[in-house]
Amino acid sequence: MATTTWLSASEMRAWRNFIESVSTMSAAMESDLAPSGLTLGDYEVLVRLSESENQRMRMCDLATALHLSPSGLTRRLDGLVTSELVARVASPADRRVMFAALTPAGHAKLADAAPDHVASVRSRLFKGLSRDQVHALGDIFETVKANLAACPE
Amino acid sequence: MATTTWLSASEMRAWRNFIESVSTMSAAMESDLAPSGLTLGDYEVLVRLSESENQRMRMCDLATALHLSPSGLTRRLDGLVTSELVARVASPADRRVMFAALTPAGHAKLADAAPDHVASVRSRLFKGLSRDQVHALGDIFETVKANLAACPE
DNA sequence: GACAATTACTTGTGCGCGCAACCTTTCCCC
DNA sequence: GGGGAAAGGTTGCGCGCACAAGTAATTGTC
Repeated sequence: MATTTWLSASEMRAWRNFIESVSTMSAAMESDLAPSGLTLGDYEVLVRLSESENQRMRMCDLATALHLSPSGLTRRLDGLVTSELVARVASPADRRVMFAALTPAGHAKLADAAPDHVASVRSRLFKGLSRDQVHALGDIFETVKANLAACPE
Repeated sequence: MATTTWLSASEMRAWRNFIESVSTMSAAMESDLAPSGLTLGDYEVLVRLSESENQRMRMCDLATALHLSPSGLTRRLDGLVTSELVARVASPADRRVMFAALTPAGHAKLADAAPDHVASVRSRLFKGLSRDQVHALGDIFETVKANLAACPE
């Protein structure tokens, strides 16, 4: 292997600020959301379901969307089902598949929690950023996302 | 409560790309690092210690630096100690405190893993970004970090 | 039409982490 | 200097997650 290309000063600064921000931010948002009785993961489930046709998704599609393993999703749903925010519905067409379906209570819980969560995102991420910076952020992570999707996995 | 201020289209795009990128990126970096036998958390411990005076830190300072609970750090160190990459050293000055000290093997392991990890950061985050974008990224997360530090926590 | 291969999901197991409880040592203050 | 408060670490416990193995249903192939 040839000599290593270390990070430039500008890259190092970006990397450090980024890493530090991400870990702090996720913890802050988690606790911002806590009063609603939801975890960030639960919230994401409800959001995905609410955006889906008939407010339901197949387990495996949901797992992929959430970057969760099948077993992880099963356990996560266990909690949401006992809270009655989500119901398991067997598919009539394919008896292997289970749908996760948003219940009315789940919809209500999401509607209740969403404004606070949006406020949380605003205050934890966007606060203090200019319009241009928000736009740049979108561009940067569009590139990053595409790059990650393209790379050897 | 007044009406909720939802995210603008630009904010929504930035938020979605950001969230998606972060989760994918951390998984990718974790597996990039796996061949070295280290986890990202282990790596961070070694980095912190290597940057510290005498290659050692007090447990509580290290826990704070890594955003880890005291118990979490204790367990994490357990692994590194049995791998002999880090040693626990009692402080002569204050018998409550334990130092986590980088061993020569730990230093060697870090030197071995660092180039690959730097390459990973380059390829997962910076690849495809212009010089200006890297700079903007540093600015943005400097603001975010400061904002997070200032907020009610 | 029957038997492999695949797909969908659940359960067993282990790991990493946080919280609460605990012990020891040090600090503070009267 | 003696007693309460605080600080530093470790252990018990539970939760969330991934991996591997298991079950059930569907698809493909001869």
